[in-house]
Amino acid sequence: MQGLKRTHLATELTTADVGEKVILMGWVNTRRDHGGLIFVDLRDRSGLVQLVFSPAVGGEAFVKAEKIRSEYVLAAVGEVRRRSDETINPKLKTGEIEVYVNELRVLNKAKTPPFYIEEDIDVDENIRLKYRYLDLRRPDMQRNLILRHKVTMAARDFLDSRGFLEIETPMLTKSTPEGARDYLVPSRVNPGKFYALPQSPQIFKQILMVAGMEKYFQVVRCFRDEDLRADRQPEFTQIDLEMSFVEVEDILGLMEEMIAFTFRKAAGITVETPFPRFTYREAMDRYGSDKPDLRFGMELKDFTGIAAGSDFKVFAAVAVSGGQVKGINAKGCAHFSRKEIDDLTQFVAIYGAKGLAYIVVTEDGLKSPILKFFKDEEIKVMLDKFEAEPGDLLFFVADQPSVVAAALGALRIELAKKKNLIDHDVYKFAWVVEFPLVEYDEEERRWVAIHHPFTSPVEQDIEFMEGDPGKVRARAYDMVLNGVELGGGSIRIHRRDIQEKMFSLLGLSPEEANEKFGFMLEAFEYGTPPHGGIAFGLDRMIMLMAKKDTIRDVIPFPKTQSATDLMTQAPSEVTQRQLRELHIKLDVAKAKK
RNA sequence: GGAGCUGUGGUGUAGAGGCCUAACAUGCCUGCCUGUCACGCAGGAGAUCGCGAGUUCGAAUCUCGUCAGCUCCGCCA
Repeated sequence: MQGLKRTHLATELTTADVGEKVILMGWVNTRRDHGGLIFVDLRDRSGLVQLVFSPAVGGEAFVKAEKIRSEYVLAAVGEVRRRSDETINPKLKTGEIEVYVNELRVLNKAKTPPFYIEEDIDVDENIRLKYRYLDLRRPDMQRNLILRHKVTMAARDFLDSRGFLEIETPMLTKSTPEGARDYLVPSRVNPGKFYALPQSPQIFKQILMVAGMEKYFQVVRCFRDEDLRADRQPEFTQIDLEMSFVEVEDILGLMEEMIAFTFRKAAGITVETPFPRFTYREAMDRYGSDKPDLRFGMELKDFTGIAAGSDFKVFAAVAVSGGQVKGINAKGCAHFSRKEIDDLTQFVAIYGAKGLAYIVVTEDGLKSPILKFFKDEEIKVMLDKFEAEPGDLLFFVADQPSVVAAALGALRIELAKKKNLIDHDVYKFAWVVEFPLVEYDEEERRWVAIHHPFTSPVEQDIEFMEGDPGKVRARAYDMVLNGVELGGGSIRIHRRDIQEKMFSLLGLSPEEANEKFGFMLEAFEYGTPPHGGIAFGLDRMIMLMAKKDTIRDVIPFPKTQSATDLMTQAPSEVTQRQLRELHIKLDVAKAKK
């Protein structure tokens, strides 16, 4: 920079600076060459300001300006001048002024970028990810990262003010059963042994409670080797916390405060508290989902009773064999074409639904292939329950409860999108509480923890742990925002006998439990306070605040769906020598080219 | 592991058996231009149509395979 020192950021300049001599540094956003006069929009992190090159003001600078191109890095020395009234640009924050440059230094040249550095680009994500450093120059992406910074700062401020300590936990830790697949790291000094990257700091934060830290938090990276989605990356960030001597109510209340504070401070979004609460059962019954989107209605209605006694064999058979028949009223969708209904039938098939029955409600009566199977009074009950009006379209799915919930829950959202029922400017929070403690995994043929193995059962349900585990409710809770699971946690088991009961329910023998979690069980014998906590998906939180459809847009260097980094080309092969040091022999069928 | 969508100059798209020696916009290069801000005007360069087989007299276009990206199901305590 040859001794030059930046005096202002681009958008710091206002009419108050007119006459000031300033030094700006930044990138060439655009250059407009009028032959005898050259305009350059200079971009830095703050935004744009117009530079003017005129032979009358800076002859040498003007000659240099003829040669500059997009994304060149400049240092410009010049004078702030007010623009004449007719040349004011109301679209720019700095549109009332411009900087007449009398000295220009090209700090660096730049190749022509593969895409425009501007607000709304429509470029293949391949290219954006390969040239992520250019993608991140776009104001949109810079805003996302700035927002992310503000959110973590706000959360830290809040938790600090409430007496939480930010404490780090290991990244190289122990692989444990249950939960997601671990990312493994081979140990050089311990041949044949592996560390695991943490899926979450769960065990450590509980141990910190045993250690008497009382209130812990961390903004922490977590790793799960599972398939990716728009809102799932192999490494992601949690705002993780744990507290001693608390009940469910304490945590829910405090977290409502934290979220309200953070949303207001970081994004200017007002969040109303307290949040509505649903039990897991209620959420599944009414919305077919444990993360209900409350921005619109269209709740599910149950017709299992009517179906069981009807002449419609498809429904009746499901109803009497433990299944459910439920429906949804697609308000004002009576005009849907045969094709649209077929498409929706295919849509619910993804979730395992074998069919999608429907009734069209019109001014002239009902139209439906299934009408003939129902008595008039049965139909009346259905219409009443749906509060059906002419113009409505009623859909039904009959299947086992999990399929009905998944299919209709997804259909509800699909219809809302199709009918544009979702207000994208509202933030509808909710708590979902009393999740089941465990569910039966048909594939593994055993009970698995829904939350995690350290989740405390509801006191009065403990008696069912042996006889009827599916009935046991957990002291667990999820925070849901606009149909997205934002965070979840629980009150933990702090007694060794209950923890052992839990392990045994999950099919872990005392020996296995001891091998995998012995240190934790032992720790629990040294005076463990009752404790509980929660963790929030920071990436998802930012995604929702920034109104993005994928967390990739709020992560500086995300991975593709096949878990690769297109910029660094990770993962990559390593040398034989590296493998030898790690005592690893590869068993890869054929190295792909 | 499975289903679907996409892949054509640098970028975004059009072309859907022969009209293609591949079109349009933008970007890029050259020249002109002293008030533009998506500057304008004139000219120019730039693509073996993701890759590989096949069908056909003929393939960007049809078929199969494959690769990559995306969305979803399974999976993700």
